[in-house]
Amino acid sequence: MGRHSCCYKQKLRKGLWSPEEDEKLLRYITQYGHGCWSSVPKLAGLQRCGKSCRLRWINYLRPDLKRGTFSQEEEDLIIELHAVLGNRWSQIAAQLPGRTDNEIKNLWNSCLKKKLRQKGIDPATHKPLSEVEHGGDDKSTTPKSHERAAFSGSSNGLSQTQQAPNSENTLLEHCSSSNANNSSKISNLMNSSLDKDCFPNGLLSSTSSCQPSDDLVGHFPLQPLGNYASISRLSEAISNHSPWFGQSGKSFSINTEFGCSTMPAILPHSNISFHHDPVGFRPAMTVPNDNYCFKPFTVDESRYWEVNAPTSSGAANAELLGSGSYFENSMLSWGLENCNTMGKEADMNNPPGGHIGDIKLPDYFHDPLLIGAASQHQAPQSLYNEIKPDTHFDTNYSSSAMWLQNQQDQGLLPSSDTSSCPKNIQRLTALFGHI
DNA sequence: AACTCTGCCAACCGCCCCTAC
DNA sequence: CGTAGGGGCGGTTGGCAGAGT
Repeated sequence: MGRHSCCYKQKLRKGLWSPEEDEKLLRYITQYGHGCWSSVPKLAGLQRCGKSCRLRWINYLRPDLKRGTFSQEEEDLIIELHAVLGNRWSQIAAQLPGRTDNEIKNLWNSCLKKKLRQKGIDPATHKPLSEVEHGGDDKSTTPKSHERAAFSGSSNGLSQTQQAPNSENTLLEHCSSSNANNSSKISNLMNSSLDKDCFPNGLLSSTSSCQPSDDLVGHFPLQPLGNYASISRLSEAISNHSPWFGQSGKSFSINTEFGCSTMPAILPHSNISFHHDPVGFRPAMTVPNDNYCFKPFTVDESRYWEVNAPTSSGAANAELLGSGSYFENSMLSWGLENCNTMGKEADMNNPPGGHIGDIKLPDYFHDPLLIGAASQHQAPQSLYNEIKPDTHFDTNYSSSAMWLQNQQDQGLLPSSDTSSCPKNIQRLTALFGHI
């Protein structure tokens, strides 16, 4: 495999994007969706390759992006997720709406690694540095390519087996008070996939077919006790053989091979709220069986848990049920189903929906961008302004309004059916309003 | 003021998977 | 079944900005 064909072409611009290029791309995608990325630059009038356009959109122009520094809660969540997922930035990013994998990757490499080291924790293994130093070879958190392939989600939603980042005696999560909310957030995300509201009842059937793998022993992250109430719920669901679903709506099974019944014993229930979540897959983990030994230790006044994996049978298996851009996997996709539907002779000055000016209340209800803005007490336009301070977009081409138009045109959203509003509002609020 | 150093981040590169043909 | 193209991911790098000397 070499470079993409588009990259061989000469005369393609590289490097930083100019405001004019940004505007072209933004206008095009808000009007027509990206469709086939390789055709985007041509249709949008850009001297860029499709990959570059895609990257620019995902990392910078997408209107749902949060700008600005990461909150402490976000940082804690990233650390926790990294302990679970390793360097699977896209999957970590999927749990942080508005953040990109690139952003998170950069944060990790520039800040979080340092912070962990200062706390005496090895960022690669999430184990105490002293233990790592004495423990000999330190395996990278980065999976080999085939492991990544096995781990990363596929668009058809089939369950995949995780090669968790750490080798043996995996450090579990630290129990600092600051991450309590994050833990329940992770749990909420996991639980949200179990929310019946997300799935047609008819699809709730029992499946159980995963094969255990001895290669996957001992890679089980344990969140602070008490914050994992939802995991106990997860385990109940597992015990009940509840299927999980990929974005395609196909069910896939959680590995029920192991002693899931032990979970409630170590993870007490508590009352937490569960958000509706249209994204049908989330990281899911099965739990270790009785052969696991949990050992607490303390670093820098934070309590950690270490799990000692059994050597052979009863492997703990963590499954990751999918990956991909949070945005693209959700009902909020910007992409067109079929790039052929795009107007090849796009008239950038005459959007199909005509002039879109003031945003009406129904638009507000349907538009995640606006809801997100409202939740942050921002005027919708301010979000738009945050896309790039030095870029001045034509406000007649409000991306949110265009997005709405686009989604309605594609039948992905109801037109103005107010009866469906509450549910959409609930879901969209869960996505954008409870961050 | 000029230079160097350092950190951050946007973008690129190379690889892999999936799918259509 | 093999191949080519597209999409996506993680690693790496180049350039910019700010701090320090």
